[in-house]
Amino acid sequence: MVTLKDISRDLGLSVTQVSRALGGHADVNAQTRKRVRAAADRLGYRPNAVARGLKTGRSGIVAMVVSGTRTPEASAHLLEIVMGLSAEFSRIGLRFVLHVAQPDEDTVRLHEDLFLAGGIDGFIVISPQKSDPRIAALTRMGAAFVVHGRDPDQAHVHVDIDNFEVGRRMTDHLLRLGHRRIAFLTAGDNTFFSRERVRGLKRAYADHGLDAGMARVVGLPMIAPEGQRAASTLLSSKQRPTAIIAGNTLLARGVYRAAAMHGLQIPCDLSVLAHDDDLELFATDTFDPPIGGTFAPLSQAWVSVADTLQTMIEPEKEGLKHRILPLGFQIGGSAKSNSD
Amino acid sequence: MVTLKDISRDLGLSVTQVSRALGGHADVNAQTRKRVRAAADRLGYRPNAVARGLKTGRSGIVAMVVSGTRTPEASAHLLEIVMGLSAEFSRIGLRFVLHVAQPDEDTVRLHEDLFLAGGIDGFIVISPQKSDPRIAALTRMGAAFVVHGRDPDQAHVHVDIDNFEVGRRMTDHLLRLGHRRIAFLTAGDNTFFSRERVRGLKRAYADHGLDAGMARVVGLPMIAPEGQRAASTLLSSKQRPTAIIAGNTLLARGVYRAAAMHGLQIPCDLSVLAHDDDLELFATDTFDPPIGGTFAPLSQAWVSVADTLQTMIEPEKEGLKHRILPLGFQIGGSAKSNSD
DNA sequence: CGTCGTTTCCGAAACGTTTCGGATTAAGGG
DNA sequence: CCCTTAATCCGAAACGTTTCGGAAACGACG
Repeated sequence: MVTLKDISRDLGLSVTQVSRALGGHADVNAQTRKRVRAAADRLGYRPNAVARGLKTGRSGIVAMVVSGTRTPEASAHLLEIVMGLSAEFSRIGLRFVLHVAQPDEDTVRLHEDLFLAGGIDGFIVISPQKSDPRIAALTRMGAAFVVHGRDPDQAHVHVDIDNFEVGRRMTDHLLRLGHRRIAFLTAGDNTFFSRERVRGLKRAYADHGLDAGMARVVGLPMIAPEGQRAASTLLSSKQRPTAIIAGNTLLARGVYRAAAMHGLQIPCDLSVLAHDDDLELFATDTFDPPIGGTFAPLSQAWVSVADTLQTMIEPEKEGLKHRILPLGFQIGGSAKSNSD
Repeated sequence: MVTLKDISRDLGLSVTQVSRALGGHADVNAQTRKRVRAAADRLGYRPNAVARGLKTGRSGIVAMVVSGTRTPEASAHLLEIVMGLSAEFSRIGLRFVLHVAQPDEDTVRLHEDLFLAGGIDGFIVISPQKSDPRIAALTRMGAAFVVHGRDPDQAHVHVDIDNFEVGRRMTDHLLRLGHRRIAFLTAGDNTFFSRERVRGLKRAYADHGLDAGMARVVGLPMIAPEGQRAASTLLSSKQRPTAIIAGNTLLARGVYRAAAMHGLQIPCDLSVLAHDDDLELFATDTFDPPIGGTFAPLSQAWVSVADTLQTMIEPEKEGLKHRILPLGFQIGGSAKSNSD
């Protein structure tokens, strides 16, 4: 391994001056700097990340802990997240440690272990729950971390989309089309994004001077089979909804299947909207008719997340803190005016 | 942060002795060791991984570089690999760095950068190509690494399955059922596993005293649409095969689709076998009729890969080096005797 | 000629750990 | 009572880097 000492010996300079020359400090002669750079190149010098980490307290490594889920469909999101995040961190020169926890492991403990052992500068937290203990632990330890999503019970740096708007805009769109009995398929009440979306739905009803009690909110795991089951139940109920809003495209997939099984045409017999995360890696599934609703590419989130974490880690770098990502709306062909 | 010095001050011992006590060395009094352990617990001491890494030269971090692919179906394998590997490394206490390269990045260079910066003890290489430059680079630098698969042109530690047997057993099974015109869908000739499988196929023909020229070998990207396209071409050819062997279940999926489009019943009009990697995360797709062929759970590979790499990194630990994983065969319901 | 500021350099300490070589003590054997 | 041995302990150096506090050289200025 080539070290600073090797360069200094080669040039007859002190280690200090070599370090400062390569580090771009001011008090080093332009001539010397050039010589040092040349020698470093010639000898094949690479700064040792571990030694630097020991001295500076920063290792350039960030980590994310995920629990090893075994539900296949949720994995689609996870892969998108892992690949997207990793690519982004790699791009900005941070190394990304992925820790997949055993099903029975305590993830809070894992965060502590990773952080207290040193060598991890910051963390990414995804899918925060209400009063998420991971967030509490990281805050307590004074670790740098960015949450994708939000936990309303704790203050933390986050990157998120405007979920209130997600609920409001899709509901508003359907109300304008004359729908009144709208079913809303979303995650459980313990997630902030779900509560926000429901709040948006209620606001839309109120804005139209309507009673939100006409809407049916269903909380469920957001994967296709669950969506199909829930939609099936809804569609065979006496007062069946004329429109269904799905929290993501996996749920929407289930709704489409249920509609087909019930012999209902979309959008003629049933309107469907969904929020679309625009997954890049699993975009193979296309909808017929093409589905409408809000959209916000998940891939964009990682740029913000990585950027934000970097600025938290490197004090000299000033960048964005909290970030709310833009939201789009596509009409699609899955919703139609209702005349009931 | 609590350091050894803090403990030593607290107990009136030397840093040396505290280190040796916690490190489990011999020349420390049983009493003292107990006191040191207690103090460490009481003060909340956590050994600093960076400092230890600087001194010992080992950081406990391993890395894998993958190129950011955009073909959705190949991602299924990738997720399985990433999650499986990461879980296994996490389990044995090594941190796993995932580096997703930009599409235009030089992966050889990335391996060099990661290794020469220090702080990476070893690497995992997957999907080796013929004369893979990554393997050459890692060997040249003297880095520890394990390859999943094999590059026949270079000597390296590997974990693999017996691909010769994969080709031989599936072909043999079909030949016993009376098939003669067998199509073999596999990857390109630049992969060792594919060449081995074809060699196995030829051996099976020879063992039956038959000319392997009756078989059709098709090299293609191993994803469903390609399988469908290739199968479609084969099935509309004049001398259409009576059986098709698919290199993985994705290809088999395509073959099933093509058969359906051609109005062919499996197994009556067409026998199909496939090698099954038993992907855990994307096992949702079931085959009707259930597909037969060889199988070897990919998930098992990671245990071996991680174990092997660990023994290469930690000199005291003795473990397995090369490893050929066991291979199974399931009859399924997708192949039937042929009377042509 | 002494003082001051600027430019360019360097020694030494520090980050937290491991480990080499030796020091101290007590017990046991003659 | 001295010598050897074993059991415990410790100081100091080292890993490669960054950085604090100065030092040397030099010209400018009064």
